[in-house]
Amino acid sequence: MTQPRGTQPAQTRPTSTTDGARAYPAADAPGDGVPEEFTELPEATVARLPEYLRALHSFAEAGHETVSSEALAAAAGVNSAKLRKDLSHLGSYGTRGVGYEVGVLVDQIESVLGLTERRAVALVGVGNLGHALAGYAGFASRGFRFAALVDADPARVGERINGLPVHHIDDIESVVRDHGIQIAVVATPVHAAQAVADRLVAAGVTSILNFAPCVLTVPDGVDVRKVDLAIELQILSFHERRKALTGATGSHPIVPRPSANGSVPNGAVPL
Amino acid sequence: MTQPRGTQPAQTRPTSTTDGARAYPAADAPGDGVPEEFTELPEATVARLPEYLRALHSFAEAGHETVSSEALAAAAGVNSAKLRKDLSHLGSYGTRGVGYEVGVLVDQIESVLGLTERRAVALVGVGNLGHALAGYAGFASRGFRFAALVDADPARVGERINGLPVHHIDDIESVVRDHGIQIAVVATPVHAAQAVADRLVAAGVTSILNFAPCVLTVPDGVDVRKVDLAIELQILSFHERRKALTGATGSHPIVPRPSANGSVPNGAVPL
DNA sequence: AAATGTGAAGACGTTCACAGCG
DNA sequence: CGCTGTGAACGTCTTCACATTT
Repeated sequence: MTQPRGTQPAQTRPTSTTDGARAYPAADAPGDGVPEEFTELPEATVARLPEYLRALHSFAEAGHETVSSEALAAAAGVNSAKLRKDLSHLGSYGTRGVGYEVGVLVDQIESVLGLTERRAVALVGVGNLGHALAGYAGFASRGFRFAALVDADPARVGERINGLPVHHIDDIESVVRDHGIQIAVVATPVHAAQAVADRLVAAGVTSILNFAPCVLTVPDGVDVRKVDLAIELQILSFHERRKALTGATGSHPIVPRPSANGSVPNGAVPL
Repeated sequence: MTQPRGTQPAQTRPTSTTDGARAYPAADAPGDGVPEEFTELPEATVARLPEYLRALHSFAEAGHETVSSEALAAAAGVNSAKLRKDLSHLGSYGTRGVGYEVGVLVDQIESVLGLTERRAVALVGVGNLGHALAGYAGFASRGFRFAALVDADPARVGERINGLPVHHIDDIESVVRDHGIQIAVVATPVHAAQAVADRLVAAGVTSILNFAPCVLTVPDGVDVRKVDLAIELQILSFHERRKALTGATGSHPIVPRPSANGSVPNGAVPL
C-alpha cells in the first residue's frame, strides 16, 4: 500500500495493482462480517451501478415489476452483455426466461452503493457554482443531503441558502465532526482548493468531490473524484475537430438516421 | 458504422470496434490534408490531454520554459510513463536529457484539441445549474465562449445573464445557425432534455454536454458526454462503504502520512 | 422459448524496463 | 548522465456465443 500511484484519475478509472494482499477473498478483512459469495467489484462496474439504479427507478415509476437485461441496458445506455456481467458480480438476482425484479435490484444496488441511509455531505465554497449545487434537488432524491455549507468569505457567513446557514471555514473541523461527515464537495477557486482539502481531511473527511480545476493531493485512504467542466468541453472539441478533418460536412451528421447514439465509436481516433 | 454500440459512456471511455475501415492509417480520409506522422489517438489519451494542458499553463505562468515528464506528470496527477506514452502519440516534442518545451507542447496540444480559436457554445436551460454555468469564468479562459443562452420559460426570455440575452427555445434553430454553433450544453430538467437534444441536433449541433440525469439518444456522428453530479457522489459513497467494511477506523485515514493520493488503488474492490 | 449467467477470446490501457539520444 | 521514447509484459474491460435454467 505504498507504491507510486495514479492521482485523481478524473473520469478515468483508476488502476494499478497494490502490493500483496490481492484484496481479500471474501471474509478475512479486518472488519470482517463482509458479505459473502461475491468478493470483488471491478471499478468499471461500480461506476455504472448508479446509472442502472437511475434507470431502475424510472422503470419502477412506470409500474414495471421486472425488466430484461436488454431493456435495462438500453435505458442505461450500455449493451446487455455488459449489464448482465455487471449484475452477476452482485450475485444472481435475475430469473432466466423472465428478467430481473425491479424492486429487488434497486435494493441490492442501493445496498452495495451504501445508500441505505441518506449521507450527510458538506459543501465548501458557496460561489457561483457552489450556490447552484446547494440548490440542486438531484442530490436529495438520490441518497444525499447537504448537512453544512462552508465558505471563506465572512460576508457570506450567516447567509442562508435553501434553509441552510453558511459556516465559516475556520469552523470546518467542528462542522465535520458534529455532522459525522465523510464526504465533502469542494467548489472553491483553484487557489484555495488544496488548503481546503487538507483541512477537510484533517477533520476526518475521507471522500472529496472536487470541482476546482486542479489536482488535489490527499493521503492514502482518501478518495478524490474530479469534475472539470472545461475538460469535458475540450474533449468534445477534439471530436469536433476530428469530424471536421475526416470530412463530415458539418451541418448535418453523416448518417442521418437517428439510431443508437454517437460518442466515439472507436477506441482510437484518426487525426 | 452501424453496429450495436454503447450509448453515453458517461465517464467511461467508449469502446467497441466498428466494422471494417480500421480508422484510416494517416491520409486517406475523405477530407484529406490530415496531419501526417501520427494517425490515431487513443481515447484515453484524448481524455488526459486537457489535464496536461492545464498543468502546462501553470508551469508557463511560473516562468518555466521546459518540464520533465516526471514534473508534468506529477502536476497532472498521472505517472510519468503514461504521460510520455500519451505525448509520444502527438509526435516527438521532447528533448532527451532535458524535457519538453512548455510553449511548444501547449501549442501542440491546443492544436490537437481544436482550441486554436475560441469555440462558440450554446447553453440550454438557464435554471439553477445553467445560471451558474453561464457565469463560470473557467470556460472563457479555456477555449470557449457562450454565444447564446436558451430557455423554455417565457418569463426568462429577454433576461440578461452576464451580458448575454436569453433566447426562447423556439428560436434555437436560428441561434445555432447564426452563431455557427457545434457544441451545446444541456442543463434542462430531465423531462425536457431529449426533446432539446433532438432540436439541437436537427439544427446542426454535433456535440452535446449533458447535465440532465438521463441518457440522450442521438444520431450517429453526434457526440454526447454526460456529467451527473449525483452519480459522482454515489461512487464515492460506494468507496466509503467499502472502507467501512474492510475496517478503516473511519475518523482518520488508515495511512496517516500524506503521500500521493487516494482514488481507489485497486482495479477491483472487496465488498 | 426466452433470457440469464459465464467461459473464452479479443481489444484496450497501463506499467515496466531499457535502448537510444542529446 | 539524464531523460525521452517505446517494445514487451501484464492487467483490465468488453464482447461474443452458448450452456443453463425457468
